[in-house]
Amino acid sequence: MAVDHEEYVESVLRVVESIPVGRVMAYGAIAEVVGAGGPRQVGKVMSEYGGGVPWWRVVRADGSLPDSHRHRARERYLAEGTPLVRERIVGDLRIDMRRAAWEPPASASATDGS
DNA sequence: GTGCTGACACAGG
DNA sequence: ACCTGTGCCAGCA
Repeated sequence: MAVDHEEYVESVLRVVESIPVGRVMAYGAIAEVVGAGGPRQVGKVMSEYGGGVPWWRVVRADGSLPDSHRHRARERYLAEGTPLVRERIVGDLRIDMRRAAWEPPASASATDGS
């Protein structure tokens, strides 16, 4: 069964909004919670509709971000107290996934048709 | 149908 | 830490 475009977008955005302050989720992790598509689909949704949600809490699996978003997200992380990896190089930014990785409770999953 | 592209993921070197 | 190649899913020319 295929998921409607709108419904898929809604699911992704809802998961992103469920990420608590100071925590982050990887694109792939979100795709799994949603239960459809893949990391790239999540990425596309974020690029088009991510303006209304805390997009800086969505990062790559290794805890890094695209150059364009890295700069803007840095201040958010400092303000939220997101666990960052010690930056060896100036300008570098990376999340400590070991501590910051988050996954919403099963009840918040897209398993229910509602 | 074929090939390229993308806010990705993972294994190698 | 860096770069490269391959796999992945969906959209579009």
